[in-house]
Amino acid sequence: MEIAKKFEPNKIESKWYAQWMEKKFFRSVPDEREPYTIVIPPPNVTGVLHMGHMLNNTIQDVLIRRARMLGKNACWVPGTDHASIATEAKVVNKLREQGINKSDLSREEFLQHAWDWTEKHGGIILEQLKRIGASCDWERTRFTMDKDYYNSVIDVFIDLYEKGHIYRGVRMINWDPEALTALSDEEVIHKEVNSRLFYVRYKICDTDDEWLTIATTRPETILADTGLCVNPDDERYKKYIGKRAIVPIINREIPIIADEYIDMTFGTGCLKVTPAHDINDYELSIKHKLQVIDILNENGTLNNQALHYSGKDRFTVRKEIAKELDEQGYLVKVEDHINKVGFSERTNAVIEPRLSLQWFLRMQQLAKPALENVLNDKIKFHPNKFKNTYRHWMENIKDWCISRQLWWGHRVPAWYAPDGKFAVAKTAEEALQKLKINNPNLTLENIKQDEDVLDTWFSSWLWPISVFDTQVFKTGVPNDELKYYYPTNDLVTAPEIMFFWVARMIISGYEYMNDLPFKNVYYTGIVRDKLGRKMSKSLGNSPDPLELIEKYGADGVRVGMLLSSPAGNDLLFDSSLCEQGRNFSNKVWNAFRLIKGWKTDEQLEQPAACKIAAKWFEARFQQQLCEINDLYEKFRISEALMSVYKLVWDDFCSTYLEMIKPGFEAPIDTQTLNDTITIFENLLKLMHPFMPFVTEEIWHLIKQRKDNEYLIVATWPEQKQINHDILQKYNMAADVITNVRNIRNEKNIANKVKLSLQVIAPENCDKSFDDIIIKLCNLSELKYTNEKISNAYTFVVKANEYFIPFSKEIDVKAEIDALNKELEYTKGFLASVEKKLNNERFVNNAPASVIETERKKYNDATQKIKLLEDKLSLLK
RNA sequence: GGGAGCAUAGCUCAGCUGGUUCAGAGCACCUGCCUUACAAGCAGGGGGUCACAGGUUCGAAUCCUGUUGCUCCCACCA
Repeated sequence: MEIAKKFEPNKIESKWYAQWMEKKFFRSVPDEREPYTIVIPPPNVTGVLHMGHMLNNTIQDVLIRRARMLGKNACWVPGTDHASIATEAKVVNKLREQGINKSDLSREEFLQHAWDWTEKHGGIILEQLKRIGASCDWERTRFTMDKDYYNSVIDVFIDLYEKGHIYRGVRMINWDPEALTALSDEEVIHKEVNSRLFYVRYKICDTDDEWLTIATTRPETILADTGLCVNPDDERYKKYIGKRAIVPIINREIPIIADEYIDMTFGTGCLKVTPAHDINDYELSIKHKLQVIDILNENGTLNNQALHYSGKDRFTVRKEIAKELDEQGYLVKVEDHINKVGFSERTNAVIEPRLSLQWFLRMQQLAKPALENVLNDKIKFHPNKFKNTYRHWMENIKDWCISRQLWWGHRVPAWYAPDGKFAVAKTAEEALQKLKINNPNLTLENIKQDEDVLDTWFSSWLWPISVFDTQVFKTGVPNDELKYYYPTNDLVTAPEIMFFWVARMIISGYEYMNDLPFKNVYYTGIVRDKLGRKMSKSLGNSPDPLELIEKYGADGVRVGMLLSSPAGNDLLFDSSLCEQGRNFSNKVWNAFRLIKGWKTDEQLEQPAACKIAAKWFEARFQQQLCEINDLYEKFRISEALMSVYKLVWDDFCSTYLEMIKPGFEAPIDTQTLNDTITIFENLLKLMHPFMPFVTEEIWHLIKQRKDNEYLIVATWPEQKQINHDILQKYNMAADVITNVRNIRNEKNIANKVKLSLQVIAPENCDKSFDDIIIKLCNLSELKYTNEKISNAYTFVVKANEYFIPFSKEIDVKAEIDALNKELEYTKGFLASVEKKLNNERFVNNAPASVIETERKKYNDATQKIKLLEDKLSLLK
């Protein structure tokens, strides 16, 4: 059978994925083995795969595949998130395109549309994950709106309410005027914008012509002013404190108060207080008992308290009122000004601080164990630097606004009686029972459920628990699954959601399991383009992962993604990385082709060169295996990959295979072939987590396999003693080989010309690699001698002096120049070593081992100088 | 405004508690090769005052201080 000259990934990827599925290699059920568990960060149910997912899930797959090979019961739980606000926004848009307004629909009708949408688009992303080879246990796929998951979220709400952690209250919250919902602080992104600072003067009551000038970026809120505030120490304004002023246009009389909060140096040092539309002003109003006047509607237009501006959008009013103020002589001046404005993470609308009645979760108490157990490293962050960020947030944690004025999500389980009293309960009936205590005449018809749903993260914070057991929040007794898989091992996610998600999972983990949800958190970086720009739809700089897979193969893309992405560092993605990954797949493929092409000859004895080659490679393999295992432990995944890459490409292909390769069409001995296949199998194991498809393919082609003998479930190579002695001997041989090749290159001697290499060496010098040297240098002989040869190219390795006699006249001058150059360098080196050794303080202070190596350097250099000088005199 | 981090070859990065793993890797680049597994390849090679300035030390890329330039996170300056 002809084996393709180039590896063709598209032909085999779906085949192996289907077989892995069919054989249930991804399936995990509790057994006596040690579990290794990862829960996927659930992507938005209607999302599509982007490069960030690609990176994140490749890393998870690498970890889970290695764990599987280490003999652990590897369980990777997939699933999706209902993504309340994002999905609802998509559905609203979709309906709008069809000419349907959300407000024209009942809640039930809207939810039906949302479910239709979810069923149509949901899970696409999970199918895409299969293309990259993600070995999730698909039978465990969860959705945060699955019925039992839904119920578990409600149970948690009720439980936390009953424990007194959840309360309902009027607070200043972040209002998204487009999505018409409250947002948590984390969902607001502050951006710097160019705006204008308006200086407006307010007349002071009972004066003829005395004014106070304030500076504001939001003149439209003047209509809601209920006070002016100055710093009590401000000499300019002391005399006005306690007096009253008149708000322009609306002509309201308001008090002039004093508070230390005021920065005397900003603007005019005088602040207009607008309690309903600014969080600080709100605080001031409570402290100084000021009136609160709200002039905004939910959608950002002004309400009927806003005189002739009512019904107009706040940004329109900003322009118009500035004009009116100017015309009426209130506007003193306008300055350009840069300030920060909050935008909605989802809709990008400008956030309005708004007073409203919302549900909150008290965080301070709950956060304690979650902070403590990260600080003491029970939960480890990789890289470690994120501990600081985490700590800062957790130490200053604020209450979490968990209600959203949306329909798509988990509905707040609270029911209201007509008198405003409410009860939190699982069902209307239970709520009614509770409400009846105070109001026995109530019926189900009288009570109404809260219209709001819960923040998306209020469901996903239960993810590591709920994917295994949705009852535990109620029963308090974990089922067998949860007992077995919890705590999970590693979480792989982006630092952006450390507060949204990671911190809160840790909090809920301690609250409900009294234990950590995972032991390690690996933070990936952001995937950027090669100019360092974040990948985004609007820039159009984000490649389609599936197209990349088409072009480079899943293995190529996986390797490309991982080659340059250390934990926590942004990945500057360029498709040339995938090219490198593809080339690597191809390299491995061709190594396989070479080995597969060999014919054996039973009669052949194993040549000495092959024997030593196998021995050397085993040592080298063990050395690298040790390093690779260590790198995995430290979550240095890209370095582990690079280590595998070099072991395969340089040590195996370029060195080992060249050492043992029989001549053209010559047979190989059985022993060497078997050794080589074993070696190759072990390498396939190390490569498999990174490039599962090509390795599985080769695994089955290189050798006849039994029914369930798949690479995906093969055993990770065992760590054995490293033979350092042979490695050292090889290094010296390698040095010789490089020198000979170098001479070939420099002197333009073709590879096929056999050379004679003669050596003057000490009696006890190592000869075990001589056959290898002969082969890799294409020598006619490697001869030990006592006589220096004059017409020869020469070099020195350690105490050995090498000669390549050459029949033609050699360029003596060039040789002398080269020797002189080396001599000079060595003498300089010797001088620096001597200087150290002659320094009494160095000899007295440095540790013995350091001095020892310096002595050795000294001896080696002296010896080398002597050899070089000998050779020079010979040439002259 | 507060906090954290980074600066090493053209690019992306490694370099642990100072000392032959000290100036490294991969890619890119240059020079030779269509050598019979692979040109998606092979064999070689050239690239760096380790951001700048001081200090500690026998010895600093590594520790300390300052300067400059980036990045991220948090925060209500109207």
